Amino acid sequence: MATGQHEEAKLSVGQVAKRCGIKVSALHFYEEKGLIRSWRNQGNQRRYKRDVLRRISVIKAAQKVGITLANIQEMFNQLPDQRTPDKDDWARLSTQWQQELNQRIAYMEKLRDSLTGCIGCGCLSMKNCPLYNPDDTLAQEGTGPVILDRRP
Amino acid sequence: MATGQHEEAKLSVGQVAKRCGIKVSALHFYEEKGLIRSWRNQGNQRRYKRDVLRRISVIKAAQKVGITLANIQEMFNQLPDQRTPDKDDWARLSTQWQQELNQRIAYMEKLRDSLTGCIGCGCLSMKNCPLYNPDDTLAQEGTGPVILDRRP
DNA sequence: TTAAAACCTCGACCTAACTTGAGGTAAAGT
DNA sequence: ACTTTACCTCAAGTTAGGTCGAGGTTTTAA
Repeated sequence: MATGQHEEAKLSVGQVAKRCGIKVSALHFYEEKGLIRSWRNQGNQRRYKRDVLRRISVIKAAQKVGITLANIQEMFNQLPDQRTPDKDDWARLSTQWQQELNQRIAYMEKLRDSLTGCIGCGCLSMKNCPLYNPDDTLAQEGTGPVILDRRP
Repeated sequence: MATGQHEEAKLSVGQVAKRCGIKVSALHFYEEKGLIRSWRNQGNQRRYKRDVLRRISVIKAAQKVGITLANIQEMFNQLPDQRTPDKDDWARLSTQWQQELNQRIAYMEKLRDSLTGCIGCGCLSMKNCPLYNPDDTLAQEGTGPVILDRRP
């Protein structure tokens, strides 16, 4: 809820909501959570810069693969707060997401393959079953910093 | 909550919970939701067959990639109710999951690649941006029956 | 210039997926 | 035999991720 005139902030809540296929209330909610930012016009109505569209796209895509808003926020925190993120900002972010996504992709491939490969174990040899893995192996697998999914 | 003596049902809630790394309350909850099944001993305590371990492994793995319990249940509904699932039952289930997982993997790869590839669009050409895709493209993509993720 | 549509805030409500706690029973160890 | 640990049911509480509605203001379109 920053005040002051930002020339680039021209999109209304309704416009953004419609273009992104979400409800206005979700925009309020994301703002409250610090995931997006808005400026106000003379009449106290929210106005967004275009980069909000990308942020929301990322939020939606990430949620679809089970990444929480808290994790998304952590990632977004690496974007500049005072200016609109540029090419390089998104590029840096992208690098980190790629690692996380690669891990998740690997996990899903394991799940997929395990469902087939595991057949025949009859749940009798749980030690050998790649699916039966009580603790999150992803946490141990990565060598680089794991940023997302830090749930206890 | 079936009654009667099933020779194979030998695991207690505590044992299952410990082996799976979840709480007893979660087992109660899954049972209530119809995701797992138990038998009772003389003293009304739950006893599980070993296949519950596989079910829980699948539940946990699926949840980790953002699949809801309702969806998992739909999938499990295709397993036999009256007998312990065998090789072929799990194989059939596996085939369906593979399609779903392949789609989700494809989606995540798209997200990953888009984060990089999209850089430079500056959120100005949203029509061309593969990330900016308000409606679930997965729904349209698949030719076969899509079972999971039927959220409106 | 006025009526409708869009926006504002704020508090209550909603679903999913569980957890916690109270009050009581069963099983296991010593 | 007894005491601790595990288990039972059922109701209520919790967190995430929003939605809904009331009561009031601003923008837009006729």
